[in-house]
Amino acid sequence: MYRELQTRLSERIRHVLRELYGIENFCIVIEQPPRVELGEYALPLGFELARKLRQPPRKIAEQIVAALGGLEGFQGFEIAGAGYINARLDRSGAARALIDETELPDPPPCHPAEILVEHTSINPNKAAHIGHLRNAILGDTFVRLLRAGGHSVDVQNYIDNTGVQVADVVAGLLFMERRSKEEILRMAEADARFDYTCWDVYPRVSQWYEQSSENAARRAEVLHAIEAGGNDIAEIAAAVSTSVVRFHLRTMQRLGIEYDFLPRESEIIHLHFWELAFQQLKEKGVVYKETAGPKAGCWVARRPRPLGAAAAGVGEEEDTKVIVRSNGTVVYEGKDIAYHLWKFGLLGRDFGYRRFYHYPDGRTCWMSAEESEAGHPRFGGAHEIYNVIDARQAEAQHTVVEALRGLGHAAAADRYHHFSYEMVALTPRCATELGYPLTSDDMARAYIEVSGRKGFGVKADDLIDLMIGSAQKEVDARHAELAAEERRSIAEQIAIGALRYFMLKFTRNSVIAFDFKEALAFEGETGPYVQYAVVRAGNIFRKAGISPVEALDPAADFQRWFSGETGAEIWELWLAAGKTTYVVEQCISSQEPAYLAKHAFQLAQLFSNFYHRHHILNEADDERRRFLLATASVAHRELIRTLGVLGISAPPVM
RNA sequence: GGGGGCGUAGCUCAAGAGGAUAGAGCACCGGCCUUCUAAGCCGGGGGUUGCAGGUUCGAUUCCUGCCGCCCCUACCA
Repeated sequence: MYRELQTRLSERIRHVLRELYGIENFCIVIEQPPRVELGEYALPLGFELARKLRQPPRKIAEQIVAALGGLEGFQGFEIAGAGYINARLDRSGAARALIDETELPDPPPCHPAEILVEHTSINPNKAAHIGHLRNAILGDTFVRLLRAGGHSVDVQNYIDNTGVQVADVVAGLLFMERRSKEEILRMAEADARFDYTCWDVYPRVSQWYEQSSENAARRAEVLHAIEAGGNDIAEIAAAVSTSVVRFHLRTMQRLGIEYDFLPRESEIIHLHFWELAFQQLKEKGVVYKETAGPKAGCWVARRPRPLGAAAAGVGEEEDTKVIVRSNGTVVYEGKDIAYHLWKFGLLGRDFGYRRFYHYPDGRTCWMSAEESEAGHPRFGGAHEIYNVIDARQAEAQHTVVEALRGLGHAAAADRYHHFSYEMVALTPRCATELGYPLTSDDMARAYIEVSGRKGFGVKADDLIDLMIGSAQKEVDARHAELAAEERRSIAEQIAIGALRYFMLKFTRNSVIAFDFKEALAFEGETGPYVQYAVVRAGNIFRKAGISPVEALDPAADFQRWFSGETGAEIWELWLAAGKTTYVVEQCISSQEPAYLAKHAFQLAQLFSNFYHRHHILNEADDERRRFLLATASVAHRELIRTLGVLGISAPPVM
């Protein structure tokens, strides 16, 4: 509702500017007045045009208001302050428009989809931790936002199954723990917490490497065997990584996160994606062979010079990034270039596809393979891509984008988005609680970085379990009358709501200093606060004996109820409810899901306030009662819709 | 050294593409449960937006310079 009316206003203003001043292509800024009494939209147009037209802002505003006349859906326009034009909505009309807004279903899946989002992408050598949760929750929420915005989206989770991280765990199991191939294969198959087992093995391997040069040599040995394929070590590595990936999928499934496709590095290697990309890179001169200096024998790419460092002149060295090492092996960025050419359909080769995982909702998660299974969909060839990757990898992402540009794929490069976010770290207090010894320097820091290599961090499933347990206690205390199974289900919904909201309430470039106390909070600006508002709204309809939909009469005229101070307060709730689509769009264009979390909270806050002030079921005036019920219904619907996009469901009772 | 990010209430964070009196939550203090669920609501104290300049009608936001913290800057992935 809010978005459509804003568009209408914007178009009308554009028309008026053309008629009045002959101004075209002016960027019309539309804001919101500080208080709703001043109207629903504010235009600082007078200020912006003052210089251009050599007239005082207020005068310009007067001319524009006079030219605007009436506009459907608007009650009128007025000038405020030194030259703002404020627009007032026809509240009753806007309310009817909002009542009519029924939820649009997500677009049906189609492959390949218009947009490709890559997220999660955890090294398959250990259990997921809280940092991975932030990635997956941000990525999944962004996918939901895009789908809510009407886009078709494929979700990919890149599996680096041939890298050193997997090699380290394999070396650890095989050579450090001296386990047999059969034993490791059995563990990968049967160990109920194989991801946790690996979590414990991994940090010990680093120490073991340091004990002797023979130990250290195992890393390269294993790595090479994995890359070569067709040997016992490669078989073990495949079993280990595939098993861990399954654990990751299960962990994420607990949070409602699903994937369409898992492209693996092993296929990028074995299907020779890199060779194709290398050919293109050489032909276009994006990479060249270094003949002298420390990088002699390497194929390198020029690094675009940062804007600031241009004029230095003296002692300038060519700044290059190695793509192929002097021993002929390709660095990670090289494989990534090939992979991203594929994402845009520019490589000239496709993966094979096989079924890997089936979700209860019927969706299939596919995995890359050398040979395709019958009936497979296609992925890649996307129009636009988003990579949910933490901010520390900005440089590597930049290298890939510039390579695409260098290859002449400028349009693709422009549609390549690094969806960057900051890491999740631990507060020193939290680290201490977990039993990690800290130096006094560490204690003074704002946060301590988690490290899988050191085994230092909070495992995702542990956190989820802890949160469910905490919610369970509350549910048990409040609803002893419910069956255990139902209490469990409610506790899960609350825990997931709390966790997802917690990861989304911070803007992307803010480091989250993780703390159990804050993450486990169910009061204040939290997911459960929003869920609670939904539950309370639901109770009203249950007790009133009607459904929320029945409470909405499209023909109703609520004009009289929106006037006065009380009316204005209630109108604020309607207005906020009408902004969901608007906020969704803002989130997409700014790549910032936190705005939607904020919207959910504000809506819940307004509703809680309304709930407290107006006792609906006791309302004697029948017409007013209907109005209040409609208000609760619209709030209820938009809260559920917003939570849905955040990946949070509301339990029936709390 | 170079590149990037950050600095806002005691703490954790907002401020929607420069706008009207800088807002929330937590914590603290004080009120509200025979009412549609108190995981809630109301009230209170709390700020020189790191410092100094500049740009303009107007700056937490843009520019410059300092101070402080963090990340990146591998023939690791």
